[in-house]
Amino acid sequence: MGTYLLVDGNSLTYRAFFALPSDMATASGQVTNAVFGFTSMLIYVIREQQPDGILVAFDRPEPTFRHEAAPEYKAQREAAPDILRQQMGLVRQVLEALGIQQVEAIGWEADDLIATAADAIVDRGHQVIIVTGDRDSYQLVRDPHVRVLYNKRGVSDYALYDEAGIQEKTGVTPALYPQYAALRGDPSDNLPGVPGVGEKTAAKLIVQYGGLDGIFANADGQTPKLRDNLKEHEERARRNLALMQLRHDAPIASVDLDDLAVTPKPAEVKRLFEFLEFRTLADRLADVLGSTSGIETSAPRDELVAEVTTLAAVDEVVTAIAAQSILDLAGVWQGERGRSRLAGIAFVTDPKLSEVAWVPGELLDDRSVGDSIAAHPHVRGHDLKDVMRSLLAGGVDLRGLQLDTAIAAYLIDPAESRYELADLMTRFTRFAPPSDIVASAGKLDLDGTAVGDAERAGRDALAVHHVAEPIEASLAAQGMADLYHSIENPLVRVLAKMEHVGVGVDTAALREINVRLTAEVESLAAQLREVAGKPDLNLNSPTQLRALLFDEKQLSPMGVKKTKSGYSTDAQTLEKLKELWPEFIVPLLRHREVEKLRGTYGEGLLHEVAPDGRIHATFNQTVARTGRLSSDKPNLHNIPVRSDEGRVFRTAFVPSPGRTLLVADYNQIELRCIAHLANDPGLIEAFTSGQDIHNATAARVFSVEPAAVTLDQRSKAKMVSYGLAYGMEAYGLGQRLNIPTDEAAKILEAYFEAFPNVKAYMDATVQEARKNGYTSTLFGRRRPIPELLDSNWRIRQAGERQAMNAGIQGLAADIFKVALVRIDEALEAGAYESVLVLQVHDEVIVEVPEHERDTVGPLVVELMRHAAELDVPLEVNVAWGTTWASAKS
DNA sequence: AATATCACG
DNA sequence: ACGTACGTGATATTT
Repeated sequence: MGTYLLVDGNSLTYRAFFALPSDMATASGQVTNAVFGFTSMLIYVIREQQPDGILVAFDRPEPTFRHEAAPEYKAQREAAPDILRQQMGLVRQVLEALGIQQVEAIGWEADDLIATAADAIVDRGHQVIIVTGDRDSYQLVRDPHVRVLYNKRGVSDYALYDEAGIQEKTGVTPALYPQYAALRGDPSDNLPGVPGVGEKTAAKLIVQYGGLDGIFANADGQTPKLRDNLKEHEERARRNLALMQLRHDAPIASVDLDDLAVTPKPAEVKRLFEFLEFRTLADRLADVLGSTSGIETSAPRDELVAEVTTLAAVDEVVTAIAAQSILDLAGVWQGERGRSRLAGIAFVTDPKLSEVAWVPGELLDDRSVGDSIAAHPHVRGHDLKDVMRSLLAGGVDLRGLQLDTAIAAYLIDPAESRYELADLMTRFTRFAPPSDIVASAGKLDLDGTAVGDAERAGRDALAVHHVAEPIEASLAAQGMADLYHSIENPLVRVLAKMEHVGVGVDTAALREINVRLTAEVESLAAQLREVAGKPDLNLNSPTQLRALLFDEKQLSPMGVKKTKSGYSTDAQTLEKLKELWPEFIVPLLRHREVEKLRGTYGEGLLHEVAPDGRIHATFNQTVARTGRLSSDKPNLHNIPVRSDEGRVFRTAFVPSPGRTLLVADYNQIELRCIAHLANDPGLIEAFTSGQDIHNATAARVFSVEPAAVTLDQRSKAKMVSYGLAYGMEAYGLGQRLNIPTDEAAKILEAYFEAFPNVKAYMDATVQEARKNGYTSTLFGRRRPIPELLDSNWRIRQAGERQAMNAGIQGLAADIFKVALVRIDEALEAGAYESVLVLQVHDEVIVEVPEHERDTVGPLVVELMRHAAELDVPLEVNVAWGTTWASAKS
């Protein structure tokens, strides 16, 4: 007796798709989660069941006309997203390559084909195992020949049911299952049953009366509620039964069992699995099918070992660098990455032989060595901004960057949390990631063996060499080559220079602010402990504050929002509670504010001032998922400005002697991006005519003359405009405007009526993201949004807001990056002494010597205004000052 | 390591 | 009936 697997191809592919993240993709951007999951399931069941043959059945719906409404039944599956449907074809290709039979018939579902095939196989005395994630097949179970291997969840969680198993699971025998399901309905199939009848009641009734006929004949004997429900929904239940009952007469050719044997085509498998980048699956498959199958195990990954030649003389280095048409290089640091001296660099001299040259740090100080690095026109590396910055400290300006593999990897998927060279090796090459997991401070393996700087740098340089081409191909395949080469790549050096130059800090002023704030914090703290009667109260502890306010003082928590651990004590909440205990809460709010300023900015900034009296923050190019930059150590993107109190910190940011700070920022760039992207005539007109945008918006939203707009209306319109880019809803708007939700809803409605294209754009953006699995900016920057397909409604909603925001924030970021690159380029081309020192998302700060004021000011403004040509003008505000705070136009 | 809070665009 | 605005980073506290 043989064992044959009958597989429901649609059901398993569907399960696989939702079990795995949809940002799983090949280098060229093809999403593979469903086909990966399906293949993985297939291999798993082959290994577990060792079948003599397999048949995979697929649904093939009757072609329908577009205007015909899709039937309610299985409506969810009809709405399968594009990125799932795309993969159906790949699933078929996998089966084809594996030599596994497929079957389908127009107008028939996989279930019916399976039912029919199962009969044929059992007739010949063999046993059948049906593999599916659909419960419909339960009815086919028949001891001892037919069982169901039911996919419970994920790709490897199954239950094998025989008759007893079905009985135990559902409470009814397989033969009665369709009647049971008809009564109860099937939520996963969108099939409503009889209201009030769940699993328990359905099973009880079926067992008691033997089927629907018996049940409806005896409906009068039930409790009144149940009786009414049964009578009212009898027709529905009977209709359900017709849908549930599988047909055993599907038009499939007589099954030849020999044809069901798995006969893989090794060359096809190899090609397809390589295309899909199924490396581990290939190995598992070879394992399961055995060596006779001819499936190649993926070759073991090679260890990348560098053959290092240490260059000890200046001449050698210069000659060797000049000899490379492409300089693939990597550096190692003496201490903290990017913030210390380079211990040395390695570059590839012969990739075929894994030969590299090692240049010890001392030689990097040599003028001619520096010059030869600086002059090389074609440099590739990983995360080279750090190397550039380190070289700049020695007066070496590396200008020839052509590829930074970390940034390329970021463009390919900006949602990753890390972009390590080792990960890229696994993904893009046949080489193994380094086996040594190096402790961050020391340079030791896990087993304590030392890894030499030269070997490590050499191996990294080789890795760069091997990763470079495939990663460039991947960029090109996803249409991001241009974005990379014209924006991100030149930006690396611009940022390296900004970090190197840093920003001047008046430490004396900073200390003075700090002293003042410290005094106030201490006095407030003493006062608060006194009022609370608690000498040990820690005012920074939300736990202690919560206990004090809500437990001890019993302040009414009505309308107070909650965090995971209880009532919130944030400023918004305290504001609401203020009246209940003003003598404590008012100074507490003040304490919060001052403590934040002192701790984060007073203390924090002083801590980051380098020996040269300047702050050299890091500008990260591979962190923000929207394409923005981020800043850390310290974060210079959140220096206070909104309150007068906080703004004083900006007085401590100063230019070098004899220079002035030029501060230029885009005016409402995100709103302008929305106007352009949505192509909304009203919004475009408002911007083009140069009116006060919030005033113009308010006039349209509230249907009044621009001159008649009240301040209140203007501020409401402003809030809507800002919220827009984030996908804000009525509730959120109401909260922020402190008005009822329905009133906020009216305002939103009026907004979308006044600017209809904006609404259309938002909807279209979400739809496109759902279809593609990612959003794209005008410049081609992608952002995958797997949340859009999450089973959790809340997460899907969040995904929609992210999708709406990504195109807007992303476009603004793209434009700003172009501006940065062009400003730097122009300052260099004009041999100006002016230098970029800071950027804050839509604002640049340039140190300008007095004699360049009149040229550099207009230059920067012009470059920013024309960084992109949108359907609305880009406006730039300019200000000058001897401190960041005093820069006012 | 996770949570709560708050600074910025 | 849900839960409710996107994107960051620093700090202190708590687990």
